[in-house]
Amino acid sequence: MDKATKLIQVRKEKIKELKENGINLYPNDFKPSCSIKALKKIIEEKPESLGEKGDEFSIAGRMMAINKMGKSSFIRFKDGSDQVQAYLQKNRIGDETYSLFKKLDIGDFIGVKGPLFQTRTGEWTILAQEFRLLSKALRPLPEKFHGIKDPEKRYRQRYLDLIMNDDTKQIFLKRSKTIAFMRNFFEEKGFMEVETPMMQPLAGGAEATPFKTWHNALGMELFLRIAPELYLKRLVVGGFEKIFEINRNFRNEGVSTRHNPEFTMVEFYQAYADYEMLMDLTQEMFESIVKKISGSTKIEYQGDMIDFKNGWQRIPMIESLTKIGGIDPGIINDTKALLDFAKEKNIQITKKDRHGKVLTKLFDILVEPRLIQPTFITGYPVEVSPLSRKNEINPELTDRFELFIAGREIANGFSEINDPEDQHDRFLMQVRQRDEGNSEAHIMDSDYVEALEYGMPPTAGEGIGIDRLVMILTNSPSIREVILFPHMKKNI
RNA sequence: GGGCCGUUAGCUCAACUGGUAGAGCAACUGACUCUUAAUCAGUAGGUCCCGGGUUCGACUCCCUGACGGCCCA
Repeated sequence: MDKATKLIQVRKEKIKELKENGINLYPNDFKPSCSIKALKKIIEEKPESLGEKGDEFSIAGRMMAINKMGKSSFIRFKDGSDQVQAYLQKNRIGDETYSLFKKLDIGDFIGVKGPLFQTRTGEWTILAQEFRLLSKALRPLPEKFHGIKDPEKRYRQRYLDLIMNDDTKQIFLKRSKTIAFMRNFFEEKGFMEVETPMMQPLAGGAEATPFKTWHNALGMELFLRIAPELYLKRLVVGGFEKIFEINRNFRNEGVSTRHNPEFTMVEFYQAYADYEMLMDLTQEMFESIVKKISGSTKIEYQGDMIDFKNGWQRIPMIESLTKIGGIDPGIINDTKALLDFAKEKNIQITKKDRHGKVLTKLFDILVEPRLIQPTFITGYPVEVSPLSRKNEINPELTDRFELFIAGREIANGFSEINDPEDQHDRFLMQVRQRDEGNSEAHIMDSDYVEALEYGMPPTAGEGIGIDRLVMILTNSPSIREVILFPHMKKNI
């Protein structure tokens, strides 16, 4: 089971020896005077205060490299902010401390105290007057130059990936910042953050298979949510007019470079708004986030230069099918002709799919991958939009949009149905689809319809996939690169 | 679910057509008070992913399985 036993055994023996010499391997009384990043800032801004007789600093971190040269040594170590070098001299830190140091390993946490000096090559280095062991590592770190590459190991033991690969660390820093900026944006626009159930008696609000679980005390089956939508709109009924929730959704489906069974979305709702206002809001938000993350409105993603500058294209879905998808405008309303067209193009569509579903499937294959620059597609068919308000002029379509970037769906928003009868009928349409074999079709949620019967203001709402957004912001080809612990099969 | 690829020392990777499994880093011993992937001398380290088969002989060929990656549905 433990493959590293021999190397670990050697370290255990060293540990025993250190303990016998009365060394505390895990003390907690060393307090750094500042982070390495802060130290670097001082080096940059006030080098005149430094030097062998200048200010002293207490710095802590994990040893990443050791160069022993007999009676003196250089060590490179890092904390959560940056890395720095220290110089240890036997006659400066004392014989006892120096021989303690010689027993230590790469990976151990240490603390040094002393002034700074410049080496021959000009590198500012801590001249250790004091040296402490702060925490002993039992296992060896991966190799210093190549680090850790095996994706399986990187995902399963993400801590090693984070120690060894700075790129990985940067991705998760950007992810954290993206979410912070987003939260900030909503707060500034007067939205309130809420939390709604992750465990639901009915999993609604999206077309997906849920995970099931069981509540012992209540003796009931519960589902992990596939979307927070129906609860958030209950809150709009309750009078919270601008709300958002950033949280996980769970969908019981396969994993791929774009799918993880649990993923993070922000959903937000605004009373007295319509879907067009949300498109404006989305552009504004994305542009400001991208500027803060990358310093410009442009970001390179997998070879494409994507520009988030305001003024994104808004294309009705039908128009996108004829103009981008290459479908003859003459057959766009003819389901049978479309099915023939699909067959010709080797696109699999079930015969019993209704017209709207056929259009959507053609869109997914012919248009979606070609939408590289941020693009809103509007006017989705009623059949595939059971929670979206019907368009006033063409009731076959809904006041809905999806946002596509780099050939993938990033967001989905619409003016909400607030007519309880309409909503009831739409649920019935879904139930029929379920009976026809679509196991992912929505379920009738009478409790939600009842909420609408008390009256919901005209409202628009939207969901944005955070993982996919972060993929684009960090130029990550796989969703696993932006999720700290992506799901893996059990090993061993 | 299907196709292709991968799994060898702690890590990164070699090993030709089937003939005793190798390097660098890490580790260990020794030398060295300005190193920068430090250097020099030496030592040790393997369930070649698991299980079967073919063969005088398998890391290598064949089959089954596990895990992972990419692509497709």
